[in-house]
Amino acid sequence: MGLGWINFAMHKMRPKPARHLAFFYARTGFLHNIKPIERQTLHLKIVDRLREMIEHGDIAPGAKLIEKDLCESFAVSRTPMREAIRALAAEGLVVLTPNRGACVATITEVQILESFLVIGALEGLAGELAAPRITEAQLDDIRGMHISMLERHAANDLDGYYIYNRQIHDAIFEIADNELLKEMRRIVFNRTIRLRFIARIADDEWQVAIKEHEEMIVALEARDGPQLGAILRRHLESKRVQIARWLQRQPSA
Amino acid sequence: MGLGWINFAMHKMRPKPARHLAFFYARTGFLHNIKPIERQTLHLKIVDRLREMIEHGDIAPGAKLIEKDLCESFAVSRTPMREAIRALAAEGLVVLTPNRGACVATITEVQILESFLVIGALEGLAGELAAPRITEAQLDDIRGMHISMLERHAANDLDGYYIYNRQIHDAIFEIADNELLKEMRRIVFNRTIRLRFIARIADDEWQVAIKEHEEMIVALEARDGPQLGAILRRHLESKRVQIARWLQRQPSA
DNA sequence: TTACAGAATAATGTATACAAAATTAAGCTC
DNA sequence: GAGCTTAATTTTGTATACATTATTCTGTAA
Repeated sequence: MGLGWINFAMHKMRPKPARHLAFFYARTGFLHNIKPIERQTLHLKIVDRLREMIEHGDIAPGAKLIEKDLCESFAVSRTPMREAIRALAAEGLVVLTPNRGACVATITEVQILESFLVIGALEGLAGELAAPRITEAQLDDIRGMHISMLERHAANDLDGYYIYNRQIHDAIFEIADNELLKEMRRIVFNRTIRLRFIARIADDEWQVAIKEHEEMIVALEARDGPQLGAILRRHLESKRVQIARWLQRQPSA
Repeated sequence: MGLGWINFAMHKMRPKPARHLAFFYARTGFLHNIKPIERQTLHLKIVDRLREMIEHGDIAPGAKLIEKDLCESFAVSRTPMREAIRALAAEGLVVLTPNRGACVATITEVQILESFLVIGALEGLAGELAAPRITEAQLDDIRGMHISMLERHAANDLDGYYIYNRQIHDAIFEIADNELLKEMRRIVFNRTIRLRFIARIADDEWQVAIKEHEEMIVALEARDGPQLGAILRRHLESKRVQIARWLQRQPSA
């Protein structure tokens, strides 16, 4: 689709596994425990299922998507399967190479850090737009999520913390009320989603994140758009640096 | 989806023409003067051709894309044509409705204004990244484009002005050196590209734009990222307001 | 004429068959 | 065994036929 755009890499050979991350290359093969798919608009359902599997890691990054194998797994013909794969390519989850088929997209360290820069810009805009238009009710909701998030932090429950953290950011985008902005964020998120399953935050970084969230609440209460935008940009920059450090700590291939 | 995403609108009926713009609804029909397309990876070539035609307005916004008609026009079968249409849907140029086919995407006033907000955020980030890393040679290039742009302004040549204007912004994105950022911009641009063919800037707005471009050069020379980012955000906000005024002036349907 | 029901038509969705390209395997030379 | 050429296989790309869903047309009744 590009992201926009259909992502046809023109590399001569099969895409290599990503350099810095321990992702591996594999053939699809027959996938077991696949529920059968109903008739009509199959491709839509296939897209959903494949996306879920890719995001969840059931199909490894870099794995080649053999149409025939996938068709047998899902018990559908190649026509809807091809359409589904191309739709995923448009989302950036899959990379197509003409006459050489599709691979699950891999992500490099550079791409991850690029993503956080872009997300920062998008979140900053969301903050600018959201702060002036937030209602008291919406503010109360966010305060509630914030308190729940603090509880999860106190309980040292990182996964629970992430859930409420995500809810707060989602809420800000909702309040910003810009469909395109939400869509752009979704696209960028898709690229880094697998990372969220594995990257762990360090304790001191966690403290910083909490502090930035406190500031966000203040800016929202003040309906200060530029301020909230600035905080969010800084917040995402912190995350980016965190991720960069985390990546450095990884043994990696 | 989404841009990313495949844009399956779940509306019950045919998409209606956009409310505020005088776009019309039409059936595709046989298109004349279509050059034949070579074998293999047809869908890639079809995508390019269709995109060009849509962006150029040869196929009207809101027009239904009848697979059969298009296949006859391009002398290909439905398989590659369907893949091409779906690829365009992923780009957001086309809207799919399950079992009811594809229409060229229409754009509403709201969507246009949303787009400029997002472009502003992206350009702002590009400026922040580009300023600290620009080389003297790159700066000279931009100065050259800037001078050419001023000449076109002096000659009252708006189209020429837009070309150099676009070149300068493109150059900043190139220097920013963030592939995802460029891709995001491309996606958003796709949504508003048809507008560029018709919207005309007013004289006083033109003066403001020139002044902002002067400031951009200064910030680049100072390698001041935050400053350039701020200028670009303001610059795009000016454009957004311009477009909003231009839209208000339109009779519209 | 309008409103509705059902048939006829046309469009999209899917499966299969064939063509072209890429990959793999085999055979050959050195 | 390494390196190359060429045949066999696999995989992707395209065309066509059939199935399902929408739409349009037609006829009837009020």
